[in-house]
Amino acid sequence: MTQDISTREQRPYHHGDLHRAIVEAALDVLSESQSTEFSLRELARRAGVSHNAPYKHFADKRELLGAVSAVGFELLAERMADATKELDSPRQRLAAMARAYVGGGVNNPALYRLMFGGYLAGQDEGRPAIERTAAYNMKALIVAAISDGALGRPIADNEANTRTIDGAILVFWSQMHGLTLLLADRLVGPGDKMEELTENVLHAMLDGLVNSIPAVPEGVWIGPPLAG
Amino acid sequence: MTQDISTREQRPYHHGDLHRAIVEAALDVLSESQSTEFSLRELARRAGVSHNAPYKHFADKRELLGAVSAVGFELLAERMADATKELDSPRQRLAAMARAYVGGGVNNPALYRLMFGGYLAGQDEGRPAIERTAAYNMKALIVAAISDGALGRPIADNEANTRTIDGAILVFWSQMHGLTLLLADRLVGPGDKMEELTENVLHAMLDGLVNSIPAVPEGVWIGPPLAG
DNA sequence: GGAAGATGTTGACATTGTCCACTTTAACCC
DNA sequence: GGGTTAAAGTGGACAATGTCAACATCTTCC
Repeated sequence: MTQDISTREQRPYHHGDLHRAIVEAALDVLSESQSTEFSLRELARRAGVSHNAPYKHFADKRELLGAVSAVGFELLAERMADATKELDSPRQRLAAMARAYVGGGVNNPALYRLMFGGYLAGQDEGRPAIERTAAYNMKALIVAAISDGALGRPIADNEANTRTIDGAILVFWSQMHGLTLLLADRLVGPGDKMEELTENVLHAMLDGLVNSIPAVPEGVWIGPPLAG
Repeated sequence: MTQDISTREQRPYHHGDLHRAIVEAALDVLSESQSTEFSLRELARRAGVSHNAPYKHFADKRELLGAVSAVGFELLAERMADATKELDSPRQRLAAMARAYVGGGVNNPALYRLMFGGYLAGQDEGRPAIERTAAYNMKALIVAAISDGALGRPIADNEANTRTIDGAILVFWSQMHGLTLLLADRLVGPGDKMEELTENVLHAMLDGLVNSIPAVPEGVWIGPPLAG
């Protein structure tokens, strides 16, 4: 304690939790500007540190964005979990997750694109473990709803049904993914009809799956990040 | 003519068609690097002009990317038109277009993202007219297939059916858009199962639409760029 | 209490998008 | 045809950025 309490207005040499501060600043700037083209230096400025301090916590701008993406996954997983709480009907749960998914994406398209939009598509293993966990949790919720009968009949979550369940998830996910991006990018609108459109598309898709599920061929993986 | 014919190996002061050359270079670099983060200056180098010459043809990097996107739309529209040629069955035509769409996106994800990925999402009117035309042509092909009975029964392309047809297109487009991006970003794989997966998802979706089409509410637009 | 490592800082460098002033060429008008 | 004008290309400048290297300061832990 070399600092005088009354005079220590300037923060100490060490920030305390720069890692978190930088990620939060990045999340803020990303959400405001809806672009990943902000500068590391601005984040440093916002955190009140020198332009090079972030490099002690992230090798790269890429790595930083990976961390931001991971936070996005955690937020989304939480949203989806919250949405299904207190819902008994498995179909209702599945629908609620879809709404949370689409809503999250539309609410922050830039973050959504960062998470799913192949910025890190090539280098797969660079993504933080937290992200995988969040993705795993999301998938588990969906599988549970399906196995509980969300698609008209219970489908036990066992080896024999894997390809069927994965097929259902693929249809579900790609439909919602596409809808989210069309809405987020304003390729479909207007904005105040989004909920209604989501409801329409969602239930048409679920009804289709109730009718028949196209099983996925052997050897197909759904994810990462939705890796199980 | 101050130039000696035998000595004029260095190109003339004026390039001749720099506009096209730059766009083509951009398309090349984009396709190779799968990223929009190339530099205008490199394009200039490739075209053999000074770093500032491109600015006589494009106000901005944004504007250049807009032109590249427009080319992408033309290519895609052409692909889709080719795919339906010589196909009688309307359902076959719709399926063929879907395959062309997904295939195009998976083949060049960066271009696809540039076209549909909201890089120019905010500023809508900056997009070249050519792009709108191409998008319009694509939509017309789809509408024709649907009206010819691709979804089990003919649905005349008239005022009374607009919302139904738009509803079908929304389901169709969002499903294929989502699938394309999941495949392109390797969120689903492996790569050599793409055709099979596409076929599965596609026909499940079409069957669903045959069964029932969720009409779109009043006032909804599909596009731009799929503006009608 | 001192060494080692983590965290921050300053300075430097090549690269980039974009502005400006200038030059060269082609097109057009009388 | 000769001269004006506008289009197309050039070179230089500037601030900003990602990233590297060398140095400073604080913490931790034997």
